[in-house]
Amino acid sequence: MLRSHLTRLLEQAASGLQKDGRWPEGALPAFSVEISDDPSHGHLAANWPLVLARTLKRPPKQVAAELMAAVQVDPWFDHIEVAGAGFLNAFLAPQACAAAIEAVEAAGADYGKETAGSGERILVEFVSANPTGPLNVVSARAAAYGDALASLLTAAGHQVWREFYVNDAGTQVEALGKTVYYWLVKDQQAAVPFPEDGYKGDYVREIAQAFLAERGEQALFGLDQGAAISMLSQFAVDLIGRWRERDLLAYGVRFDRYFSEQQDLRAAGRVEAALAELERQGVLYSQDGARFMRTTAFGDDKDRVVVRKDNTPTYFAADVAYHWDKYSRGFDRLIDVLGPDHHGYLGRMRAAVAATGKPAESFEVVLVQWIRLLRQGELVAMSKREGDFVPIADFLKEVGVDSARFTFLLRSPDSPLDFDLALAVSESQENPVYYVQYAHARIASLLRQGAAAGSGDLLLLTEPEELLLARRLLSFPEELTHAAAARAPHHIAHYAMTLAQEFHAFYNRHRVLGVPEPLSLARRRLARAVGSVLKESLALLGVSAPDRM
RNA sequence: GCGCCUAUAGCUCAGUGGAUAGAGCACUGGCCUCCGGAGCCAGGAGCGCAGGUUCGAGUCCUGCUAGGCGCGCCA
Repeated sequence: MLRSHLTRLLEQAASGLQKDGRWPEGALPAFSVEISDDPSHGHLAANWPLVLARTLKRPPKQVAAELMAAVQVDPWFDHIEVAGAGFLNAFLAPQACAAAIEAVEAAGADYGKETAGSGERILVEFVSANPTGPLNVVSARAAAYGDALASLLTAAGHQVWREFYVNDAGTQVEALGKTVYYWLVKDQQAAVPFPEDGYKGDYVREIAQAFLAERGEQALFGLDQGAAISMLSQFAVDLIGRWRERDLLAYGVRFDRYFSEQQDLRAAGRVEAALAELERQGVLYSQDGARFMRTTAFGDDKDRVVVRKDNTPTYFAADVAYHWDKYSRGFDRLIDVLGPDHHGYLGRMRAAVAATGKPAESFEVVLVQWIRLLRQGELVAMSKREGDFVPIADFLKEVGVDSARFTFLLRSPDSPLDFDLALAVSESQENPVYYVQYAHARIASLLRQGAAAGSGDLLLLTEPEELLLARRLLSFPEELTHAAAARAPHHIAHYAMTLAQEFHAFYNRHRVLGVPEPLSLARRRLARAVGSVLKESLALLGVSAPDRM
């Protein structure tokens, strides 16, 4: 909205020069408009003369002068000057401030958003941790990221579906069932040794106790060990699923669907169907008694087993079926948010997508790096199997939802993150999220005082700090679009920090109340607009914007 | 050995090929008889190493070093 405004203005000038025959016809190279960080460089800086110099075979400064001579007067800009090696620095006028406030007032909480339905149908799969224990704090980062990404994509006009894939089939779940069985029969004649691949966390005993409470000991009567374990596995998975849903809701994450590998894929015959389709395509072959998919034909670095020697389908086979199922539900684009341990898995998944004939770009994977959890500088082990991990519920109790989400979303998903629990708790009052929330609360407090009568005169907003706020507000729509396209919610977190900072600076230097009414009203409208965009930004991140703190 | 991610201030991290590289925390010094001091202003200190592309490189390319993760008929 803001940068494109300047882009258009300059392009019109260039097009005029081309029409007059002073510049050659044809497409001109693209250029960038940036928000200046040095006030002496204006509010915006364009580098077109630098880029054009080569095309036009003239020095950048001369190109700039020619361009400037042709540029039309625009109410948003006080003036535009040539600076440095050939930058164009644009300085905003009060008109722009008025335009910013009116734009935010007109759109409200939808400011900068695309209208729903104009984009793609996108399925975002995230968290999707094995259902063998309570959600680990490690999942908290992925949950915050996936949820915020989904919100961002919605704001960018896409139809977004949040999905959690429950891997409730396979050996890990069986190992969990065995462990529950161990606890149930521990003190009986039928006692078995602790399973070799068993889960050591205390929560497994809780599951055993819950089973006794809900089903009673008699539920196991007459079952052989295998059947009992199978029943216990199912019980455990269901219970853990309920724990997780509860924890995620407390964290502000609501999935549109928990997709069960066992029920929605295997029992529904989707895995066999997918395998049959692969057979039909002739991409399977037998070797060493197993059935392989020729994923190397689609760029993978080796072929992958889809049906084991014992005739059971692999996790990969189920995942092929799962992704095909997603496409069959009409989604244009699939985004998988995975942990970094899955990157070795990408090649075969891309192959699976290629086998559907879907365009390769329609399947995206975001690898969210681990957080390394420390406690007073000591690394906290994170093994679910060893039972040594921090459940998300405990973590949130210590750190708080807003603080946790904001901390995670301030970082790029690519960046490994060290998170010191002791530090996080002791400094929770110093968390950057409070800086942003404080700005919002401050604005709310301002607006509670002194009822506004009339609309004031927005053109009275001429102070440097007011123009900086106008610039920031006007750049929000582009910020949002960019963050969505880059799959980068952390840009929004940084934007909110910057907007809050610029508001605090304004507030400290200028009075909103107690100045002549037309100016006071105008400043209140500016403050309200800032508060509105702060709240919208925080909402995209799943963070609250309190009126009082 | 191969692949992916990472390396920026004392710490945790931003930085769509642009000008003098930023923020929070920590540290130092200032700032409301008045709208919320959870704030503002000022200060010190940094792009792992070596080449290359470019008018211009923290950003792109190559090599190296260090850390994380992966390379299973586990999921």
